[in-house]
Amino acid sequence: MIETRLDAVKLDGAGPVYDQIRRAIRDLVVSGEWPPGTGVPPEHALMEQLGASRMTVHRALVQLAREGLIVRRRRSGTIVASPPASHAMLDILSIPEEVEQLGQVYAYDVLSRSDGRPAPEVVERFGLKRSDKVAHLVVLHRADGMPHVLEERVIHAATVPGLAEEDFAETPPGDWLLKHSLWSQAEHAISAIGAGAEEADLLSIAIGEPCLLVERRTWNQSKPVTAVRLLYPGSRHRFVGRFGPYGQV
Amino acid sequence: MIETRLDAVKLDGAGPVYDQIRRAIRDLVVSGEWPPGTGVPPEHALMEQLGASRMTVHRALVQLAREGLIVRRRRSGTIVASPPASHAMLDILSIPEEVEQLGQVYAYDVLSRSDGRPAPEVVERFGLKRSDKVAHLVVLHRADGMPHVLEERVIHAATVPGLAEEDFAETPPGDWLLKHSLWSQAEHAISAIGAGAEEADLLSIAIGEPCLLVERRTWNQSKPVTAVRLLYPGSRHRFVGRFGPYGQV
DNA sequence: AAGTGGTCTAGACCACGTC
DNA sequence: ACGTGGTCTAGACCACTTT
Repeated sequence: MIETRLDAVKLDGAGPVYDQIRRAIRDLVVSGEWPPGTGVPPEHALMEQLGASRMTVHRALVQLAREGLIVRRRRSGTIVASPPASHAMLDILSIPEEVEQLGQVYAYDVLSRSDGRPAPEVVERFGLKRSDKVAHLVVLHRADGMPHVLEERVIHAATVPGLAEEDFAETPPGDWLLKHSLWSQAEHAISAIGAGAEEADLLSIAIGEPCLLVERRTWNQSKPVTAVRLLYPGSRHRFVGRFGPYGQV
Repeated sequence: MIETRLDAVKLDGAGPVYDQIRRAIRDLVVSGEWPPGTGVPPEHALMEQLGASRMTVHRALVQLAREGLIVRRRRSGTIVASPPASHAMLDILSIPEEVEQLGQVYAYDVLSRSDGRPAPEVVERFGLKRSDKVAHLVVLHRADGMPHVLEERVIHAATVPGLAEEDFAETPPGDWLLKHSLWSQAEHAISAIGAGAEEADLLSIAIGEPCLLVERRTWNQSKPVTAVRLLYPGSRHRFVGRFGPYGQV
């Protein structure tokens, strides 16, 4: 267990005390100052440090646990949670896991990679600036040897340290990024398009066959991290979600 | 304000008291026994009725408010909330509202309707039982006169009272259902398919053109309410969502 | 002015899991 | 056995809104 730094929790005097405590700890977590696994001080320690009652401290911690930022267990205490691997229907999900959950064997090939200033059509397709320095990758993911999804991705070198040294031989870029970068915001779009000639060839489908296109862009503190286009052959994929009128079921 | 029925709140002795209170009131709301606008008894009344402390009652009510089932205001008290009209990315949404939010003029045509035992291909397409009695509808929604989305829907007569008397001349079936039925669970699926001959004709697109297919089924207390297939021409539609690592932004 | 919810305290006992 | 979180109480004061 990573050691705790009790004095890092500082209140700002704005609003209810329980919310000050919640925001103080939340900020330590999302800023990365308390990485996953860090021990959050026990309630009695926070009580004394902050001069609040245990119920008030407890209320803040319960809310953080409900939000998924911390994990609480009796006796062993409270630690900072690992970021959730999945999120509702359209997620920052791991394609290897997605394939393995289908009971199929996962494999992938990095079809191309180029680093530096992106080509004009890449700039347009991902909404980049011409001056952005990125790695541009095309990756084909396979399930039981069959093409599963075609991934085209740019990764911003300025926000992802270690990018130049990584060759993605062991881990596909999406999964590598989960471990080597932080993100604070993401945007998804989903649409239907027909496969182009090159895409159809790589996916072993007919030109013009309907595909689901999932586009995802992520940022960390408003700095772009990565943008990806995932092309799923439509005949073989559905995204399913279940919920009730007041939230996810 | 609809009168309150304090004695309707009954605890079951299972689990924490605050959760018993929460579930008791939740059940009164989702069952329709306390319809939207009903006054929830004030905390002090629930305290006395249930023999719990105010903090415990408060905790239950705060959680219900956070879940959106009730609305609390000082002085004027707590009332049962109206069900949320929209839900996250893939919603029980109103197509008229969707079109009007795009700044376009909405119109629709009921292209066909048939009531009673559904045809075999309808049974299969919607996963019905052969004995289900349903209304089967095909509706074309237009934006600024242009085909916007093609809707094919079945509505279960057994769970939707008043269905036979409604001709959907004033309100499209999706919006009518929002006011005339309850639902407790829904399932969405999204996929890409090519337009068939008939669909292409109705949507004024080419046969085989990629479309987003949104399929939605809803139930109320495990009884089916409706199932719908919405076919959006892919070139003109994207579904977009934004969120952060710990939830919706 | 009065009724409602919002917050907070200082304690208590219990449940659970690790030591 | 012990340390942690989970629950609960009986009270207090405050903030807001309607009357």
